[in-house]
Parts: sequence; structure tokens; C-alpha cells
Amino acid sequence: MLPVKKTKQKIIMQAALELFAEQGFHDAPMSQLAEQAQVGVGSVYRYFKDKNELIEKLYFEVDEALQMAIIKNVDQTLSTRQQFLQLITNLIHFLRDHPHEFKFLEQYYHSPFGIDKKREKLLLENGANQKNPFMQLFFSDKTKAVKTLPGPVLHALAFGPVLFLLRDAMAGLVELDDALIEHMAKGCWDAIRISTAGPAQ
Amino acid sequence: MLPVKKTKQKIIMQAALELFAEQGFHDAPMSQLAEQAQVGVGSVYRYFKDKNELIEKLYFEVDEALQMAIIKNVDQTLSTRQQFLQLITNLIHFLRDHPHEFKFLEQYYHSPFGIDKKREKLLLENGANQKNPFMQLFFSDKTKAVKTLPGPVLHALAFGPVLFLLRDAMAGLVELDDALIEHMAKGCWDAIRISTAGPAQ
DNA sequence: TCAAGCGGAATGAACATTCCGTCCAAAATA
DNA sequence: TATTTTGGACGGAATGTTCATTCCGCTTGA
Repeated sequence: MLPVKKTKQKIIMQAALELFAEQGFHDAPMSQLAEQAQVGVGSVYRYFKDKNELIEKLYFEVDEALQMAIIKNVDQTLSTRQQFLQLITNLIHFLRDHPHEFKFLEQYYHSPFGIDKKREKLLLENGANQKNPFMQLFFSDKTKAVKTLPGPVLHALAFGPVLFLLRDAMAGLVELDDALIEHMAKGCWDAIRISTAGPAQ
Repeated sequence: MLPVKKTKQKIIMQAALELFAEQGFHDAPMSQLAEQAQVGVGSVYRYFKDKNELIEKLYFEVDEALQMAIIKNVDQTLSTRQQFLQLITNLIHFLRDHPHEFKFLEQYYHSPFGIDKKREKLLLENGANQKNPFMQLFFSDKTKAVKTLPGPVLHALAFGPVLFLLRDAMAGLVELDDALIEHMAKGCWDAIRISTAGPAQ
């Protein structure tokens, strides 16, 4: 019985992810969600107290998957630059290949939920105590390859362009091929690295 | 009579800007909007066909103000780098000092309105025909100081970090002082400039 | 006197959430 | 083993609320 329960909950969450991504939280009625999941409206409320709880649980799941994807294949023995490029590339690949997850997260972070969540995260994780793999990398950068800048600025320089370009890609304005992704990753690196002599390493 | 009309319309739009920015389109009922503008609900509909039209007109106005602010004090005889830094700085200053406008635009671009608007803009303005001052600058860069990359990538590298940092600032996670802004602008420049020899110019 | 401008009650639609009757698998009973 | 009981899982109709929008009578300046 437990596995059945789990399965139905998963089905509902999957349907919710798609619907929320495509129509937005506000334009995705519970009735339509139930229909898409091939389930009665009442059943949705068996697994989730209300719409908010559904959104929160979905966020937890999606965020976890993203975190896993980002740190995949990152070899800590490599240079800061190499690690950075791998992280960025992972991030782009995951989000490009999971448009529903991307759109969901975008919405989540732009809703009242997200603002609080973000503040919460930042207050919890200060300095070296960061869970964010990018921040960890910057903080442990013994080779001094990265500019000495406030955390949020580094964060913005590294992440901002990626999210921006992904939005364009989702809207069908760009084709995100591997060459483009490489350019992006290197551009982000140039933004945060200390530029000494010669072209980027 | 015209000036009176105009004034009342302006009052409504101002109230709408604040309310939309603070509560979001969906959580800003027309009744509350009317209250804030000290106007009857019915009167709002005298000036705007419906809520959507109000949002669209607001967008037009806000976007216009932003465009004006961005190109302020940009001296076309200066180097590409100098012009770029000025543009970025203008952008940050305007949005930092106009949080309502910033939040409104963020929402607009993340709503169904915005997606279409963006596609529309991009399809209309191809290549050298760009209205976007950043794109114009990149396109007319005879000194070859800027990387040769697809438009959307340059756009992302230049804009992405700025918007990202501004979001943090609005959430009260960073204090956006002048030093920080300068770091940001230079970081963005590093991301798109061709790195030859020595530190960034 | 009479429009044009206005305010706000009234209307209707869209939802989130609740409620309740049905179904069914498995435990209890004979 | 055959029959009955039971309780959780379900579906979807019913409910109550929250708006956007409309309608209508009042006010006021010409």
C-alpha cells in the first residue's frame, strides 16, 4: 500500500510540475491539475494539505535534483577554473534539459515563497558554511584565481548570465548548443577571475 | 479638463505601480487599487478598459523611463569600455533607486505578457537595427574590444548579473553602494571584453 | 438643465477547499 | 473456506469566497 500511495503522490506532483511550468501557479486550477493527473480533486487533498503545500513539496524535490546535477563529475583536484566551468556547464545542461523544472523554479523564486526562502538560506549559511557549491569553490580557492569580491557580487556574476540566457532559450529565442554553452561558461569565468596577463589561462 | 483627466489617470497608474510592485498583479485587487488611488472602482474603468490594459500602459511608461535613464550621459566619443561602464552604471542606479519600477518590470517579464513582448522585440530588431543601446554599442564597436559572440550571449553576460544582484538588493540581502556597483560593472565588462594582455585596461 | 465624471453596490464567474457517498481489499468472524 | 465487517482511498458535486467588471444613480461645473 505504501508504494501505491507514493506512486499516486508522484503522479500528482509530476502533473503539477508540468501544469505550473506551463500555466503558472495562478492559472493552474486544482481541477485542471486533478484532470491532468487523472485523479479526483478530492484525492489531491489527501496528499497535500493545500495548494501551497503542494508547491513547497515540489520545490523541495526539484531543488534537490538540481543540486545533485550541479555537482556531478566535479573533480576537486582540478583547478578552480576547471571546477567552475564544470559546475556552470552542469547547471546549464540540467536546466536546458528540464524546462519544466526551470520554469517552476523561476516562478517559485519570483513569488512570495521564494523571497523568504532565499533570505532564509542566506542567513543560515554564512561564509565558509555555504551549502552552495559555487560559494564553497570560491571560498576554498587557495590559488587566488578568483577576485576578492562580496559573495553576492560573485554569485551574481556567475549565475546571472546563465539564468538570463536560459530564459531566452526557453522562449525559443536562442538555440543552446554546446558551443554556446562553452562560451557562456568561459564568459562567466572571465567575469570573476583575476585577469593577470595573457588570455584566460 | 484634459489636464485633470491626465492627472487622475496618472494617480491611478502611480497607485497601480506601487500596488503591483508590492503585492504582485494577482494579489492586487482592483478594489484595493481604487482605494489606494482614492478613487471609485468604477472610475478606474473610465481610464482603462480592463486590468490588462492598465498593466500594458504601465509597462509602456516604465519601460520608456528606463530607456531614457540608461542612455543618460553616455558620450559616444568615449571608448567602448567607458560607454559600457556608463550604461551599466546608469541601469543599476535607475533600478536601485526605483524599486517599484524594478519589481513591476520583473513581474511583467515573467508573466505571459512579457514573453510575447520579448519575442516581438527580438524579431523586430535584428542585427544593426537594434533599439537596445547595449546591442548598438556592441555592434558599432570598431575597436574590436568586445568578444565576437551571438547577441543573446553578450546580452546575457552584460545584463544577467545586474538583474541578479538587484534582486538580492531588493530583498535586502545586499547594500548596493557605489563601490559594489563599480565592481559589478567592471565584472560585466570583463565577461564580454576580449582579454588580451595585462589587467583590464 | 444636463452631460460628463464619478463612486460603489450588484453581478457573475472562477477557484480553492470541503463534504459525503461509493468502492474495495483485507481483516475478522463463523 | 465462505461470509461479513471495516476503514481507508477515491471521485466529484456542493460550498463559500474572492475578485474583475458592470450598472446605475448621484454630483457638479457649465
